[in-house]
Amino acid sequence: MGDATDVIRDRAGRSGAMDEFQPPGRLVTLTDVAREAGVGESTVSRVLRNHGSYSKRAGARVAEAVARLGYVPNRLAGSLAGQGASARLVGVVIPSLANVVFPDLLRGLTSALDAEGIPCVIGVSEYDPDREEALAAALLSWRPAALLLTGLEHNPGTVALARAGGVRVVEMIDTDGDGIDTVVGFSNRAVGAASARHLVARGYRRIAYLGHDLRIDVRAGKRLAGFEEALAEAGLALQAQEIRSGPSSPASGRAGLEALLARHPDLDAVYFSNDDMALGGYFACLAAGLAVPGRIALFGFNGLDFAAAMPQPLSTVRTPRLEIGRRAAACLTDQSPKKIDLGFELIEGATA
Amino acid sequence: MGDATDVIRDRAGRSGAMDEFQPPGRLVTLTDVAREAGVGESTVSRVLRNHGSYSKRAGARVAEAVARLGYVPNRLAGSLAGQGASARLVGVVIPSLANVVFPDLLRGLTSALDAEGIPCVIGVSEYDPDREEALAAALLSWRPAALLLTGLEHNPGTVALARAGGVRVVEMIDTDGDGIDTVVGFSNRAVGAASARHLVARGYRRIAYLGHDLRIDVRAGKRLAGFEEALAEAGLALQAQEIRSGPSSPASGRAGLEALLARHPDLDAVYFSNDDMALGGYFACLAAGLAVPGRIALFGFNGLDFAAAMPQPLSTVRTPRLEIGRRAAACLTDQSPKKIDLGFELIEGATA
DNA sequence: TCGCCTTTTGGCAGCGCTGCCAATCCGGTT
DNA sequence: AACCGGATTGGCAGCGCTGCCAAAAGGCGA
Repeated sequence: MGDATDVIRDRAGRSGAMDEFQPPGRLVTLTDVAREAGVGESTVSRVLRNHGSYSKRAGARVAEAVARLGYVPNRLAGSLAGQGASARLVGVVIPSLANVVFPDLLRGLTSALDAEGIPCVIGVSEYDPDREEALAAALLSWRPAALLLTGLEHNPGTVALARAGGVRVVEMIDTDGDGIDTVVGFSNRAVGAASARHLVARGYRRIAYLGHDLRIDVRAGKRLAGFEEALAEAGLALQAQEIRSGPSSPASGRAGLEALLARHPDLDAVYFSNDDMALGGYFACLAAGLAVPGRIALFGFNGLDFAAAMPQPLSTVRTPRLEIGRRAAACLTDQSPKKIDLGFELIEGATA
Repeated sequence: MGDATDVIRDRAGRSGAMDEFQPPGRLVTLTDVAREAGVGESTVSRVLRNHGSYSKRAGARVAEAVARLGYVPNRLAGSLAGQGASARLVGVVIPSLANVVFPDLLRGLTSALDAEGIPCVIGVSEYDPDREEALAAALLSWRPAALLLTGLEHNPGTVALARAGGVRVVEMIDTDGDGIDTVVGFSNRAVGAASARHLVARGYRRIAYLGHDLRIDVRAGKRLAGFEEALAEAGLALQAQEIRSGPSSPASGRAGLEALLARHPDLDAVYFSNDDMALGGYFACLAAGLAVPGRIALFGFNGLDFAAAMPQPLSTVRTPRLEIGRRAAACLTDQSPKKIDLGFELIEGATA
């Protein structure tokens, strides 16, 4: 811990001519730059935003002054004064950071938004609609250019806020229902249905579902509904169902499959709420010496990285997570509300 | 795509008495609330922030007016006017969202910050120092209460910005070196050394390293340095080394181990740059029918969820990722700069 | 009832910037 | 030499809020 302290010795240390007194803590303002450059404030503003016309000379002098003073614009002031008074920020509310899906979503978003220099302000709701509402309000108070939510199910209060906020609203991931403004995602019901049809076509009949808490993860519930619907169309029904409390994880998937097989030894296929759970299931089979898919077939959801690297590639559905984020970003400049269904891809794999 | 459009029919729809004309797009301001409540602006401000004294009656009238008008405070204005003019926001620059480590870091951060109602503004540098600098500047322009960076290696410009910004700076994850202000993390060198000692103690001698690009991921480089140092202390040296281009992933780990074993069939242990790579290595062994750890031992890094669920729990090192985020958040209110080493935990597992 | 002290209240300047507008400059015309 | 149009420039109001201050309203003992 020793010399870490004196690192802050010259906190205010700026280089260059600092003749006049600079009260410590007071940051350089645009007015300082104007004085330093010997031009008016508006000129500095025009130069910095490259907006409106100014002479080469003015541009050079301002650039020089900015560098000399180490000026960092204050966007709080800029956004407040600017028209529409909305900030070059987007607010994002996601339910969790523990599930790779949402970081992936953010990844798509930030990659697209970085190009425009727009950062994300994030809020994590932990799958709690009340928290989502509180976060939406908090984020809107920063007057973001847009508010991005996850899924279509929200508190009435959240919807009211989003509508009244006067901002673009994009709901990501789920297209099964009506959105507030723009919706970018895929149909979770269709994913479930496609997964069921795949298993049925492969001849599996004694099929179970293994997932984490559905009341919390509405979209997993929609997949399951689609799955059961498609099973019913084939004259089949779920043989068993294991719902684990807590978030999805390989550990939960492993324990879940062990529990499921103890109760229903005759199952021939299991549909998991996602790849993490499925990986745990795969580990359970390895540990128990059960042949996959000979003895039991496994089917996941999401198409995560590891799925393809498994000794037997996991049968799953790849969801366009990055693409959703990217498209959501693209929608911000766009005007008309719409619903964009990006679809999904069933990966046959080797486990089902 | 059909009926998604008419969802926005009543975009401006606020409930309650809206007698006076409300220019569309103009949001409710504190002045509006004051008028509606029949009190002064300062009173509204005091009530909303519960700061200073006000009567029960004033409190009730303001609360009522806020609800009736659907008022959402404008924090751009609030922060600009408030003392210090710094926003209740923290800026966070992380190198990537593709590696679970960083979402985990954010998770710890947001969980601690949410309690205070402070959101994170994030920037993703993609491991590029220039980008990091640009992001730091962009984030500082929002006048955040603090700037959180990853690691200790930055451009001189980034350091200058951080110093001149007049904000708290916290560098997360790595403690091997000097920080700008506060540092929260663990020693990557020590992790590498502990891993090497573990392998040596278990009797492994023909040890290789398998990782992703070290020039990009400096901290992985530090772990490797510590690893080699500890090997040397035991009179050993790395038998082989495989550096994969691109980010770490199970697929890369699998291909890497296959390549490594093709070149050096006599290896008895492999140290991976992280658990993702190690999982891929494990899959490679499963696919090739190599006994783990009998034929070859595997050692990872991070202690991710799946490591414990594997048929043979992965031998790895658990890093305090959430805790780092939480402590970093705690440091924001704290005053004195310091270096906090949160340590790590070696998980013996069953693969090495 | 009056005076004194505490609580509560409203007015208003100003945070740093942008947008508007009027003033100024510059070069070529007449 | 006076004139004109476009390019360039600076001044200043005001974005919505907070902090400060002085004024108003209560509370209470004498």
